[in-house]
Amino acid sequence: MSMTTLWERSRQVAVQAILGTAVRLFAEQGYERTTVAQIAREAGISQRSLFRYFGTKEDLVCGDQEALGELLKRTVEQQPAEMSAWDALRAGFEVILTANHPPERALELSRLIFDTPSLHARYIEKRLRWQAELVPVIRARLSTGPGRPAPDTQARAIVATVFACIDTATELWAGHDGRIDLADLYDQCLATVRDQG
Amino acid sequence: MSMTTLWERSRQVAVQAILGTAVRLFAEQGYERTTVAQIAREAGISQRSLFRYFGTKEDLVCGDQEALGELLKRTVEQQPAEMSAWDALRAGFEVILTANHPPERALELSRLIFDTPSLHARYIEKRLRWQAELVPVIRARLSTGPGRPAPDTQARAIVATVFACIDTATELWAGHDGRIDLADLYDQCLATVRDQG
DNA sequence: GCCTACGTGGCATTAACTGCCAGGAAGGCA
DNA sequence: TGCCTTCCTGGCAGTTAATGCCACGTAGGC
Repeated sequence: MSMTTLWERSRQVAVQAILGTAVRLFAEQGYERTTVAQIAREAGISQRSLFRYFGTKEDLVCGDQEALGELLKRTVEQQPAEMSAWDALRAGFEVILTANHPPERALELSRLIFDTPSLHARYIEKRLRWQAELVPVIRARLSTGPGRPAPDTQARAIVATVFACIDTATELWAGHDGRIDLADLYDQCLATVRDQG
Repeated sequence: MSMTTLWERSRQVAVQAILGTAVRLFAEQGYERTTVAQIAREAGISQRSLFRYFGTKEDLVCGDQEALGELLKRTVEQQPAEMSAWDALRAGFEVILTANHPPERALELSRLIFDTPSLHARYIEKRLRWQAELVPVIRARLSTGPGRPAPDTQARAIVATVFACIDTATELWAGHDGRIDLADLYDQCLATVRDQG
């Protein structure tokens, strides 16, 4: 193994240790009342190094969203070409669900995000970046025709709506303490929106 | 006139002066590169007072969203009872459009918001609060029936989708420098989402 | 045993905020 | 007119997140 791999490994260990400390402290005393200095102290590293691992305090909670965004985009791209935009996005959502944290951890994180305005904002910001990256992917799956809006408009509207439903479903799911299946909630949201009447 | 009114009046003058200075500086040199100290200096007040008028730097850009949220809620409530949830929300959106800033100012603000990730996120977060307030209003307009999702789920999904379309339309509108009608864009977004196929 | 690359900690600094306190202007009242 | 209350304002110090800089240590290649 090259030294790069060794460094990578110890880096992963450090990341997980910091993450565990941070989430524990956030759960114990709340996000706002926990300082970065405290996390660094209890994790046994300097504050300066903590900011090298996680660029911001908010990344301690929603940092691994980046990887999920990449996964989502790749999954949607790889769906069969004849699949509709809606179904391709639905398949991507499904993959993210299974690739996510263990459910009880995900529940804790979701509650933290929805209850903390600054975290919620940061989470939305990351989500917006996924949306922008998905628009060109979705544009390729649109049924064109006269009298339809511009493809860019269609793609943006569809992606934005899907994320709105994901967000709504996640919030409901967290509010019900995870007792209702998240995928079911998503399907209910989308059915409500797409059904006429 | 009581003294409260006098104070209210001079307060409004101060607010408008600060706002003008801030927006000008943001447009000239960007949001991130403009410090609160500079805005206060050019507006002729202390930094401390600026933070009393606007709780945060972000409120300088999307602070008056609060008032619009109230207006939106009242408008939707006052629509005739037989009007569908979608149409009632559409009517509310229409009213906000006419009550908004002069179009050129609104365009400038929209560009600033959509070009600055942190602002965009904060803007959406404020909007999420409107959403929460609209959900009970919308729930009263749902066509109930067996095999349908819970009313709360339906209402949340509809409201979230409408806001997603408003957001998408506004972004497209700002991207086209306001040359395309915002209401038309909104209708196109919603038609794309609601049409089957 | 050097040399380079890279991770780390300490230090100083910036920028957004917040708490505290002193002072000043507006209006009520004797 | 003079006093008192009320509210707004500015200055000052302090906290917290975040960044740049530099010096130190360590792991691997020659």
